Amino acid sequence: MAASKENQSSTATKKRARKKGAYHHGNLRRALLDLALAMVEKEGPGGVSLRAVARLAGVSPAAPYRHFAGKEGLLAAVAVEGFRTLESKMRTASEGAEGMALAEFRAIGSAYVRFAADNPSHFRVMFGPDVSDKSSHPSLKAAADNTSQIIADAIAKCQRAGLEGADASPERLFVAAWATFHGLATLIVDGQLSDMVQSDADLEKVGNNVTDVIYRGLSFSGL
Amino acid sequence: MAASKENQSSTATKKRARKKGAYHHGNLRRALLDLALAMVEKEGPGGVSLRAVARLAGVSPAAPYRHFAGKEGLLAAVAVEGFRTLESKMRTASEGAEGMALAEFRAIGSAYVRFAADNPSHFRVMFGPDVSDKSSHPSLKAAADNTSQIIADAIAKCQRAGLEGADASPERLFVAAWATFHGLATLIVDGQLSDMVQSDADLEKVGNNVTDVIYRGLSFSGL
DNA sequence: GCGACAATGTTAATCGTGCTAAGTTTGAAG
DNA sequence: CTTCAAACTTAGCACGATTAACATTGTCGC
Repeated sequence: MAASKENQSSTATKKRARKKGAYHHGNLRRALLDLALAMVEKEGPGGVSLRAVARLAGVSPAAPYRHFAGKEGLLAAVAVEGFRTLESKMRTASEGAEGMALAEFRAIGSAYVRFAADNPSHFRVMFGPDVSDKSSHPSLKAAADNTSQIIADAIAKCQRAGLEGADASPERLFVAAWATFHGLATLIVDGQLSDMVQSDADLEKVGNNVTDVIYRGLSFSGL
Repeated sequence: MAASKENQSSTATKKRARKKGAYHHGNLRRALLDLALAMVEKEGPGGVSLRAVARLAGVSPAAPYRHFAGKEGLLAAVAVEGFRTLESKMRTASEGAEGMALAEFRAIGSAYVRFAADNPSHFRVMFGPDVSDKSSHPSLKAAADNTSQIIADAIAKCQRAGLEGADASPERLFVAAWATFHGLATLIVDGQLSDMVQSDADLEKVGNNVTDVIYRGLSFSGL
């Protein structure tokens, strides 16, 4: 009844639309999304309430239900945006190091970890249990797949370049690499490495260290 | 007012105590802990409510506040129990493979990942944001440190056995290893690998794969 | 233009929750 | 047996999620 409207970010609210303030509110969906994102980063994933977001947007508590399937729907949309952003950052990083396999690998891992460290709550919404049933949000799964695919592509490229164990299954290498990036990101986000990683420099150092370790592991994993 | 009572699991509620049902309820603290744990696993981390736990225990909604510092205090205690269990399982696994460095490393990683896969919600409480300020729960940090120390110890042992890069900082190896184990565990718990990992056999396979990759990476990381 | 309709919001109400204040019961100690 | 403190209870406040029923307003066919 009030779901199944996912994409169409800030292009048009429906058909023509998009002029002055327009409509009742204008483009509530977009506004709610932005406010929710801001609130997530400010108060943590658990600190968001649909009512508060509605309040900030200047609408009634029930209004968001016309645009999202409840709180979880909103958070799912926030998560999708997160994956888009992360994907974009990883792609940019990858392109910046084009050609050199290790450098590209490092750049991707670094971008992944840095995104998590910079937007911890957003990262948590993307992977955590706030959106419990991920499979019921197709666009979420798609966005997540697109993102992880970048890692897989990078590994495939490395293999083609002969830098990786040629006989190793790309999938196995992919899982190992993703797990490592994701693990570091998660540990940092959850404050589990707060003793070790404080400054940006620490982050870079630890990130490169871990990336190098896993890269070497991949290179010899022709088991 | 209602905090700073952490340990003393099921030994004695206060001084003598522990006989029949004893006291008002008996040992409410323990009962609440057990019920909360069961509820966490059944409903997910967000699905627990203090009131519901109290209800199951047959006490009033305010009763738990005599034993825990609110909901977060309860969950912190649940998390501590989780770390104790995980530590125990890792230690057992490690001892079962005594002597052989790779085998021990594999066993530890496998235990870590299996615990997460078997108790996903518990795992999330241990690392997630349900307990926001981990540093305000000393016993939590202690339990977490004890657990990760097992990984560090295993690596140190490997280094002493000459199987690892002798010039590499143990701390760097430790972070890389932990990140990898933790990343795989987290991806599984969050259902991000549900396409790949379904059966227990899959879990074992992926776990060993990842463990082997990181192990090899560690062995050559004398950067 | 002008109804009909669907999209968009609003109000009001229900229900569950975390937490606190103010008693009440009960075990234990003097 | 009196006293005290720990362990619970009742009552109540402030929220928040969600829904049903009602109101408004663009848009479209004519």
